[in-house]
Amino acid sequence: MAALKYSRQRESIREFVKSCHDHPTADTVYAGIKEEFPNISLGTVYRNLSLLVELGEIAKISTGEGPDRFDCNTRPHSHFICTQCHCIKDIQLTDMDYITRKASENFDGEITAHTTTFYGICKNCLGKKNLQKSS
Amino acid sequence: MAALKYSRQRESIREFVKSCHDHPTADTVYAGIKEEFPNISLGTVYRNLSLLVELGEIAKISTGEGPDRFDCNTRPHSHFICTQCHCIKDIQLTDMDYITRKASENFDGEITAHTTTFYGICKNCLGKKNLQKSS
DNA sequence: ATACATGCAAATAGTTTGCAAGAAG
DNA sequence: CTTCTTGCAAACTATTTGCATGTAT
Repeated sequence: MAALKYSRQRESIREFVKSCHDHPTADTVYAGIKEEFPNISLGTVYRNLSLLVELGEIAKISTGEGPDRFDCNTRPHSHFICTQCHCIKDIQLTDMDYITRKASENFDGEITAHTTTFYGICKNCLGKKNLQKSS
Repeated sequence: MAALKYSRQRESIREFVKSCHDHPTADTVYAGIKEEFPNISLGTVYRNLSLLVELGEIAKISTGEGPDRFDCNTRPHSHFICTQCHCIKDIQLTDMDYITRKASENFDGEITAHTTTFYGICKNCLGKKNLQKSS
């Protein structure tokens, strides 16, 4: 693996994602960084995002619908995706390991990890729904 | 929603996926159907696959890596993806609901579903690994 | 006859890559 | 001065869509 060299763009991308708590897409990062580096290219953003993921500094979330998202939180946790507004929230599962152990019971192979994604309606959208009903 | 009309291509695609227990991609389905309908187009395959998903006859699996896959099993269950050979196996979780209930405890919003994907090494790849070690 | 389905090709979305020029060590 | 990084554009993968023609009802 090639030696890393400092770059102001990469530093800016790292800072942006690490301070961003709403799981931005590559495009969102691109737009954000553009304010500081108007000439930055989307390719550079993608290159650095995957680099940071490899380094374990940020995480990539594949939603299976639309573009991938990036997460400043690299500790094991789950995600909730609102089926209405498509926002993504973190969910801290208490028993991440329990699930893996349970699944291993009737499976021929070695399970090392799992990702759980929840779907439903977020607090915000629930509020709007009730508002409509009562009006 | 438009009324459905019979088509031999759709029937063939449905049969193919329903008899296929290894989670084929659209391309795999395309290749399979091509034997019976050499002129079928990929567009038709995609159109019918999403139609069948809408009808609830098959399910779509987004792996987050590579193309989507299709599943003849529409009952709630989880998937295991081998990080080595990328095969996908079904896993029957005993407590699908327990996980949802547990996650709901500390979450502001309504959770209606979840998908859990496990990662690790499949039985087959484990075998190959041990073979290498002992040789 | 009408409406849905097909094959084909072009379009799209998201992401990756090759390359010449620029910056870091 | 060598190696890594950038910006740009072109390429690529997976999927969707417009349209003229074909097929089911």
